[in-house]
Amino acid sequence: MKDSYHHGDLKSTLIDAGVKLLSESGMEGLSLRKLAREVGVSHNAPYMHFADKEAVLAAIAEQGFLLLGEAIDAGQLQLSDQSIEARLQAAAQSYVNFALNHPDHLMVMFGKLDSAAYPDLIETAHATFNKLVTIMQVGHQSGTLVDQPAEQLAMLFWTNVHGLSALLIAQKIPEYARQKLTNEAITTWSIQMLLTGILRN
Amino acid sequence: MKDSYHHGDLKSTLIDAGVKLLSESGMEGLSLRKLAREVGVSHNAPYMHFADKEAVLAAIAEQGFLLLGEAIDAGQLQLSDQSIEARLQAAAQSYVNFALNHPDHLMVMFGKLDSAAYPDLIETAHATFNKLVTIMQVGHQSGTLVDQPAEQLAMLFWTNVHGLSALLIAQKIPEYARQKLTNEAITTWSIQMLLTGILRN
DNA sequence: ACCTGAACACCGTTCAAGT
DNA sequence: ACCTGAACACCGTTCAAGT
Repeated sequence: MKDSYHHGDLKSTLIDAGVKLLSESGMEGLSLRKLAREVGVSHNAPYMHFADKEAVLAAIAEQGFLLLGEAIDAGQLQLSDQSIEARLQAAAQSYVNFALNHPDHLMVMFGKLDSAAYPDLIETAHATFNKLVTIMQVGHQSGTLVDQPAEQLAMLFWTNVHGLSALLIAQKIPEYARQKLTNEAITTWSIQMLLTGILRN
Repeated sequence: MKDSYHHGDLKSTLIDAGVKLLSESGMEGLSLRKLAREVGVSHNAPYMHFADKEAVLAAIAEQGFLLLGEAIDAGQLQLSDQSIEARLQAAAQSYVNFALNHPDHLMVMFGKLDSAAYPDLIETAHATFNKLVTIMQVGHQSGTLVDQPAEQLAMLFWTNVHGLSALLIAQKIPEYARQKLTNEAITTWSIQMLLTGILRN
């Protein structure tokens, strides 16, 4: 706050402030001018480091994928057992938990960004995705998973937990469908169904 | 355009214009003032019919759930066979198809709306959800589905197709995970996995 | 190189006024 | 009741100017 001139790392300071603003005031509360004000800098100092607002959002999104990846890793470290079921259940809880704690951040991460224009964002998102692929590969090695490409299984898992997160955030799940289940219980049940299938066998 | 004064149904005219603007210019292109201009009315005539911009978005979202419901119904009418597999595959294709054709509309539908403030929106969304519940109930009657509440199975299906749609729209699925599969093939494969599970049996 | 202030075209919303 | 125009406080972005 003191030397607003030349304070070294305005770029990452702006990103951090953006993440903070996002969790406080939500998506619509995030403006470039407010961001600059927050950091104590003129309203177009950000343009020294970002082409436009979308570029700032892309950087914030990238930060989100990093945090999500860390959350998944943290969950994998405290497993009760090493089975694929336990791994996937832990990863699912990490994902949904992150989503519910940072709904607006998730929105930016999956918003309409010209992703081709932000290679760093793509790379980080893929790195996070790869954590899921790795889990599926472990499942393959132990012979517990169906014989399908690990990448596709990871994608399937991702679509599941992401869709669940989106519906929980948007509160689009009718109460009569929730049956008093907690978010955690719904997540556990969903993964269980994904593992065993919904067809009677 | 002639008698801009008293043209009868400004409310639904605005909603239709909003849906059109959404598919043409995307989310950021949708402003109340532009909407009014498009319809040929003063920039705050919309306030005669809507409390604020969010209320307009809620109405547009509701229209989206109606269209999505119709798309699902249409898909169910041209089934090759009546099995639960065929029904769910058709519903999934309808959903993903709608999502890819109206990505910004879907975003509004699942955006952050104070859903409690828009009971009509909730009701319409639930009505669309109920179409999925009905399909699951049919599955239960034919004894082909696992013994779990139809509402929860519908929710599981919904999270699947919605998550898949979101990831396809955001282009967050790495090419190496797609394996040259078309969107339709990915959808078919995902539902197949959901039906049979990903655990080796 | 890094930052600022003035300026431009837009926005959502409010309000007094018109028919 | 329905619509309008002026006004306010905010945006994102550009540009000439300052250090």
